[in-house]
Amino acid sequence: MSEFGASSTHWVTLPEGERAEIRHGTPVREVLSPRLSKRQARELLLARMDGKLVDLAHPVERDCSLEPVFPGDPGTIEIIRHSTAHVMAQAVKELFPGAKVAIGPAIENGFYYDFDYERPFTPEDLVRIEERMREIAKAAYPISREVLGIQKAREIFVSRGEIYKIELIDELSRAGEVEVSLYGQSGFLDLCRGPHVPDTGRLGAFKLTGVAGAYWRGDERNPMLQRIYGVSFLDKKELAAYLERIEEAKRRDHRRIGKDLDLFSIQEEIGPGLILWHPKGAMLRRVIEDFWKDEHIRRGYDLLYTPHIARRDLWKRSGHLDFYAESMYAPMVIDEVSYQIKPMNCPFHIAVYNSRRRSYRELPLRWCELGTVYRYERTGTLHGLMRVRGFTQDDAHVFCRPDHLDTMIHEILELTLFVLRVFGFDRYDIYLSTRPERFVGTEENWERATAALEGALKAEGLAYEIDPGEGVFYGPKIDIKIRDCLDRSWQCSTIQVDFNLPERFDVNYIGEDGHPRQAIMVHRALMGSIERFVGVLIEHYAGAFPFWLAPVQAVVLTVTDRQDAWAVEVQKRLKASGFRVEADLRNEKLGKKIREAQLVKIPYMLVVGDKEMREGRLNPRSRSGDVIGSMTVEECIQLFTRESTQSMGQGRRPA
RNA sequence: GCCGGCAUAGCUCAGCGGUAGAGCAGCUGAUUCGUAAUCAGCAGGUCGCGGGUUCGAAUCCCAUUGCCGGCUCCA
Repeated sequence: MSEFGASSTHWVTLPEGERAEIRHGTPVREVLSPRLSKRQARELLLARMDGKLVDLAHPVERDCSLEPVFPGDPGTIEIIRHSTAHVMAQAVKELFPGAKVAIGPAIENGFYYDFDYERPFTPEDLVRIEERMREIAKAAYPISREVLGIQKAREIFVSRGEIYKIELIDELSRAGEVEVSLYGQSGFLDLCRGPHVPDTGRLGAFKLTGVAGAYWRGDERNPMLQRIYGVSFLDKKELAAYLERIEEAKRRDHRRIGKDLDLFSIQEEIGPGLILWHPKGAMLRRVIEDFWKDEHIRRGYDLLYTPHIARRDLWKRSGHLDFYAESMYAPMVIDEVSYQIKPMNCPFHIAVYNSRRRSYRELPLRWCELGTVYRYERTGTLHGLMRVRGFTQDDAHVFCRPDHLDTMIHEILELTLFVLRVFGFDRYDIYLSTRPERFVGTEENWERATAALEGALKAEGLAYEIDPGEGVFYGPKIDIKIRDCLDRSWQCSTIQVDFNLPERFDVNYIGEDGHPRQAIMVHRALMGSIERFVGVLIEHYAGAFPFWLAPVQAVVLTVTDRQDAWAVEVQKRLKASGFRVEADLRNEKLGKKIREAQLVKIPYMLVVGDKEMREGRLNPRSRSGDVIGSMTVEECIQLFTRESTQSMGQGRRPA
C-alpha cells in the first residue's frame, strides 16, 4: 500500500472546492497548514479525509477530499477523550512500572483505561496519576503513529510484557489483519486504531473520577482488572458544568429524598432489594395506581388479580424454568407439591383466558394487573428503588387475532406515550430488541413478531434503534427509555409480542368457521415497575412532586394556638373535597413551620392567623415562595381543583 | 456473584489504641409568636454482627452481613 506504482502524486479536494496536487505520502498537516491562518494552523487538531477523521500525520496516499478539523467540531471530543486515556496509561506506566495495560476507550463524558496491577489503586494513587497526566499534558509531547506488520508489532508487545495487547493482536491476526497501527508519545506505546490528537498538549479539561473492577473483555471468567475512570471536556467550563450536573444528581438521589420525605425504606432486617412503603410513599403509589387503573378502564381494559405463587409445573410449561430459572426463587413444597414465586404475571393471565372457551367475537381482550413479582438479582446490582428483588409491574396482556395486531400495538404505543407525558416525561429513546440467543418458539414466529413491532414504530414515525439479541425469551420487544430532567435515561416501558406462550399454553379462540385458532399475546408495561418509576419520578422532580402527585398537597399552618379550631376546620373541608391536607398545630413559630413544610416540598402552605380566622379565610403560600393572598376555603378548593389538572403533564384531567 | 470503599444516637457526621461526642430530630418546660430554624433543660449508643491481637479495641487484624461506586445483568 505504501508503493502506489504509477502515480506518485494525488489530487486532493480541499474545502471551497480547491484542488491541489500533492506528493504521495505527504502528511495531511503539511497539506492543510499552509492554507490556514497562523492561529488556525496552531489549533488544527485532526483532518477529515473523505469524511473520515484522521491524524494530522496521516499520509495522503490516494486522491481524496480533505478538510481541517478543529477542537469542538463534531466527533473531536471523543478523539480528545481517547487521547486523554492514552496519557493516563502513560502516567500509570511511569508511576507503576509493573502495570499492564488492557484497553482504554472514550466513553460518554470521558474515558477509562483498564490496568492489571499487583495491588489495588487507591484514591491517593489517582491523585498522583492525575498530577502526572497534567505534567505530560503540559509538556505537549508529540503523538506518533506507526503502521507495522502484525508480527513485528506482536514482538514489540511481547518484549514489553503487555499480555493483553498480545491477545488483542492475535485476535486481529485471526480476523485477517496484516498490519496494525501503534501510537506513542514520550516512551509510551499503545496498540490503537486511532486517530489521536497531534500532541499531549491538546487534551482539554479532565479529571479522574474513580477506580472500579472490570473483567478483561467484560467476561467474568476472565481476570478482574482495575478500571480508572475520568471525565473530559473541551474546556474547564464544560467540565465544571458536568461536575455540577453530577452534584445535582446527588442532590436528587431518590434514596436520599425518599428518606427525607419519609416515602420508603429498605432494611437489612427485611432483606436487600425489598421495599417498605411508608404512609407518604404509599399515598404517592395510590395516586399513581388509581390514575393508572382509571385510565385503563377508560380505554377498554379489564382488571385482574392473580396469586403470588403457582405450581412449579406452570413454570415448566411456560418455559420459565428452562429460560428464566436463574432469576427465580427456589421452590417451596406445600402438601408435597412444589410451588414457586412468580417472576412474571403472564402465565396467570393466560390461565384466566383459558378458563373457558373464547370466541373470535370476544377479541381483543385487554387485561391489566398491578402484579407484584419477585426476581433474584445479584446483590451487587441492587440500587434503591431502581433495582429491587420484589416489584410491582403495571402489567397488561392483550389477547388478539392476527388482524388486530397492528392496531393493538398502535393503541399500546399511544397509551404509553400518553401516560409518560402525564407524568412529565416527553423525551425518550426507543429500542427494538430482537431475538436473544436462548429463546422459545420458531424463527418464523420471531420474525413475524419483530416485523409487527417494527411496522408499528415505522407507521408511527417514531425513531428507534435496534438492540440486537436483547428480546425476552418468548418474544421481541419495544423498550422505551425515558429521559429525565438531567437527561439521564431510564428503562420503563416495554411492549412485547408473543406467539410462543400462546403455543405452549394452547391459547386459542373459535374462529368464524368454528375451528380453533391460536391467539396472539401482547405483553406490556408502561411504567415498568412502580418501584423504579417512583424512583425516577423522585429524581425527575427532586421530590417536589407536581400538585396532583404530591402525597401531601397542602399543610395548614397556624400562627398561634388561637387558630387551632379554624385550622382543623379548614383541613377537614379540604379533605372532604378530596385533597390531601395536613395541619401543623405545633407550638412553633410560623417561620419554622414554613421552613419544615418547604423542606418536605409540600406544594401549598395555608397560613391562618387571627385575621384569616376572623374572616373565615386562609392565606396560601406556594412552595416556590409566592404569597398568593387571602382567600376563602371555597376559593382554595377551586385553586386546588385547577392545579390538579394543570399539574399533570399536558394538563390532562385528574384521575 | 466479582473488584474497591464504607458501617459510631432516629438522621447527618466527629473521634481512629486508654473505657463515646456535636448538630438536627425526640421528650419536658418556658415563650403565643405573621411567610425558610424561639430559648432552656433532659433523655438517647452492646460504636453492623462474630472472632482474634493487646494490660486495654469504636480505633489494629480476620471472617461475616448490609450499603456505596463500578463490572455484569435488567422492570
